[in-house]
Amino acid sequence: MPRMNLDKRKILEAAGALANELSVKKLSLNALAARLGIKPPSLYNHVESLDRLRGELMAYGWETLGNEVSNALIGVSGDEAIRRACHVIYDYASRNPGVFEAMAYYNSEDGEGNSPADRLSDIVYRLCSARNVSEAQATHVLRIFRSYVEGFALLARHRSFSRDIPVRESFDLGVEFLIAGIHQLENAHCSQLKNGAEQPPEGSENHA
Amino acid sequence: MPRMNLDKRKILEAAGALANELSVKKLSLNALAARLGIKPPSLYNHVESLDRLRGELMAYGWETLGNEVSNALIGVSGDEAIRRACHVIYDYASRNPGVFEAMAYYNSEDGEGNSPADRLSDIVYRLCSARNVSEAQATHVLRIFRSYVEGFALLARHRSFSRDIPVRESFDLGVEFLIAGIHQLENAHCSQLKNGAEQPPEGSENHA
DNA sequence: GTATTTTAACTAATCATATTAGTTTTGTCA
DNA sequence: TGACAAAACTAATATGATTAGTTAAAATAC
Repeated sequence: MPRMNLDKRKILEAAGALANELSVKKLSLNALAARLGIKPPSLYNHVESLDRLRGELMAYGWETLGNEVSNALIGVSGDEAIRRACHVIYDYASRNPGVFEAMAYYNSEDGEGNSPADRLSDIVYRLCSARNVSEAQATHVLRIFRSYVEGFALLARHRSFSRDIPVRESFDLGVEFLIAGIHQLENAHCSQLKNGAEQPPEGSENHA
Repeated sequence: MPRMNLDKRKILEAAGALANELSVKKLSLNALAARLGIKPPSLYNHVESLDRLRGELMAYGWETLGNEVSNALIGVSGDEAIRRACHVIYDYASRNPGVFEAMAYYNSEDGEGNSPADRLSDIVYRLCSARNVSEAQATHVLRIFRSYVEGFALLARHRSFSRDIPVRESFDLGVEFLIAGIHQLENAHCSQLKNGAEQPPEGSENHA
């Protein structure tokens, strides 16, 4: 009968903490209610369903991460902006593995826009438009970065990497590969084609 | 009372088909039993638990994919081998979204080695050793490729990409970026340092 | 070919969890 | 103060995983 002062925020933070401790799939209403000091059915005063809660957790995570990225990018531009954005995302994923898992697993079919993807997208588009990279190619670049960063974070979380070689170094090197890729695109645009081995020689079907 | 002739293979194939149709998280013993024409408890004659089934599905998927990669690489070497391996993995993920999800979600904490990761690893190591790329760097390269390919496949599955620009082209371009990255490593080794913008200028903390 | 043992199906029961219905209490606001 | 809405509760239902105990089919032993 005592009245907890719960709001969406507190609930999502508790859910996020649980997800980080247990993993998303083990996030249950029982556990969440216990953590909040209420009985499971009471959660339905705040949340529509467990599935919906996971969806909101995803949106909450993206929003938080979006803010962190924005903050990290004040006064930074160019390659360095991309580099920092990637690092912030990776760090966030390391600190909040469960929430990040939710962010990766649940797509934003519901209205919740994944704003942070949007922010990362802004950065990449801006960087590309400052160079000689078409908008279509910027879209490719964006997809490539998202795939790499999210994929890496998920694999790292699942301990898919042996530990003897520093994981962080691998991540950073990959980011540099991709940044170099953008430079290639740029050069290919300026001087029609680059010298050297960077252009796919024979068997690459179709790349922008 | 009639006796279905079930074995692990048939069960995993049915489970895989269900996972592909419904997604892994909706793969239930009820649905699986119905598909196999038996009652749910009978499944326990073949499988230890639902969680364990998912684990076996993961291993089964990796094995299947491993074979496909091996077949695709007969008589192919160099960059083209990497390119093909990436494509085979991507195609597999497109054809078997549910199983691939299981492969990405469930880590191989149990004994089941993810052999196909091992096979991809072989390819990358072999390619690197044929060049001037150290083994430590080959490890980085392997992680980077896995992250990119798995990440891309998962995002594509979750429809995280807008549809108006061909997804496949994005994927291929990313592969070329990464292959170019390997070439860079190689060059950096040969002639100590490359000219141009590929080396991170100021703020990149630590990359191999 | 019959008896025995094992295997794989079954039914019935249990447990956990999400969810709904209906009730009570608490805080807010006229 | 008194009515109302929100948020907690208890009790009940549903679904799905899992266990116990049973039976029948197949394989093996004799």
